[in-house]
Amino acid sequence: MECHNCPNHQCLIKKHCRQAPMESFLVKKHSLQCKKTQSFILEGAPVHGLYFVRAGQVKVAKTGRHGKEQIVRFATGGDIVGHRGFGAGEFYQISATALTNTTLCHFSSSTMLHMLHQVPGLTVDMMLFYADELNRSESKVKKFAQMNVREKVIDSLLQLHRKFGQHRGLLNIQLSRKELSDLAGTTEEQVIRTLSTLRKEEQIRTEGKKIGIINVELLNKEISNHQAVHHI
DNA sequence: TCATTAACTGTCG
DNA sequence: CGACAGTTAATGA
Repeated sequence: MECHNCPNHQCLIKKHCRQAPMESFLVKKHSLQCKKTQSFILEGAPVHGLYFVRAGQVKVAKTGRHGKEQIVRFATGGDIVGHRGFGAGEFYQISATALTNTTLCHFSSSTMLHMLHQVPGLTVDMMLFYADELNRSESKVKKFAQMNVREKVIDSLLQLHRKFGQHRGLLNIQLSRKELSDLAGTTEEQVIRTLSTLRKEEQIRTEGKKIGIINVELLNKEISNHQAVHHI
């Protein structure tokens, strides 16, 4: 899999692949296929490098001490997975699982470090990426503190809509109710009940696992309204 | 056809 | 709101 004809133009490796020093590193890239539900990073496992998603959908999750899973973020074409591990810690703090059949590009930690030493543009872009990730997780903490279950579910649906979009009125991602609760930070039953109410209110529609948001602006409005109320 | 999994509902603390 | 139990529907070996 050559970087030069990769469709993911926002991928940081692709963006800098024309730099002279990159040639020697790109040959060390490994491509691998992951089938749906397959995990390629296990929480607590020794760090073995950095992944870039070439095609497919990936969920990044973390398990709490009570066995509760929390979905941290999603990754699709061009996104980075496993970036918290290399250099600093010895073990991954997260797990990464393919939600669809997925093609991954892998670099070992040492290759990444050599790359960062020799390609300043890549280093800067990586740093900006880390800063953005930090911002996201900080605002995530704030949300969790003040939102009730209904708001968490709605917020999660809107997040999926922003990241994956909708085709024919249905979200372009399939999650089980359990996974949706892992994302929203609640239980499967609460998600099921909230989805049922939203369906009766004709805010969403469901076709088995598939969920469609009928009026994005309306749900957005409800979130901001409720958040304002909670601030007072 | 039977067994397993997922979606859903009722109820209780 | 979370947890448990129980029902129903879909899936597939």
